[in-house]
Amino acid sequence: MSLELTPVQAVACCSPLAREPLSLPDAEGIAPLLKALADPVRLRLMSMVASHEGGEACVCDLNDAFELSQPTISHHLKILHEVGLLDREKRGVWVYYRARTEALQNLAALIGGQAA
Amino acid sequence: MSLELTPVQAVACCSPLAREPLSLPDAEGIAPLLKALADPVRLRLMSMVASHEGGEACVCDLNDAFELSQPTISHHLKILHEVGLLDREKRGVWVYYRARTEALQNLAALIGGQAA
DNA sequence: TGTAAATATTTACATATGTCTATGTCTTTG
DNA sequence: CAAAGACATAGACATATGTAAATATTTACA
Repeated sequence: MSLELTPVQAVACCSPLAREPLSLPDAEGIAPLLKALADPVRLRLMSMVASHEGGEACVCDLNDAFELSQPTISHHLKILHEVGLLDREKRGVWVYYRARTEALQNLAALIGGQAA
Repeated sequence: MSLELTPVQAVACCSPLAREPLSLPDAEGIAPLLKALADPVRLRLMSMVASHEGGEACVCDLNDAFELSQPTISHHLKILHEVGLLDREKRGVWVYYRARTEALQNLAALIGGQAA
């Protein structure tokens, strides 16, 4: 167990952007989460997993949805997993990723939350 | 008038991530917005402007809040302005940036919106 | 008009990022 | 146990990014 918070945990700690100035440590904790989402391929991957039935999808399905190499998709999934936006579970030969929707909601609350 | 949508306009066009898979064009339109926010300095700048009274702030105040060079802050403000997250207005010698809160809310709705 | 102040632009550079090819690991099954 | 399939990791490379120094632009005012 690390004492460091994952970006997903960090995002729950702050009041909305428009409410009070974000501190440097908070900003440094949250930026990686946004960075993970700030790529067209990862945005689509996240959306595909989150909108898939059960909120999870197999890598085998995701690979076929892009004209990118399998290692590239694996790389992007790893980034989303590392910041805590996707959970990972291996079942037999296949790997399933599951969207952490509460993380998305925390992030949304931070970005769009009312000022007061 | 350009036929291209700014990222801020693009974000209003899509249903939430968890509702249906984001198309490639939509993802390419939205990613720049997230990219603009996905930096600790720009996150803080955005938060400082948005939480400032009147939703706007003078560059002179923002410069002092960071231990970064003036051109660097100017560069970050430009990025936030270009994607449409900040409006820019010059008054005399000073330049004021204003947060487009409806853009932040659209983005939040896209990220955290309910699946159905 | 000329000088100072506020902000932007240009240029340069070290580091980060997205992608691919090649290879490794793990699981199933013949 | 060997071979095949699913996914991850390592290494390499071109491009993008964050930053600063130097310079330009714009505005106010003496």
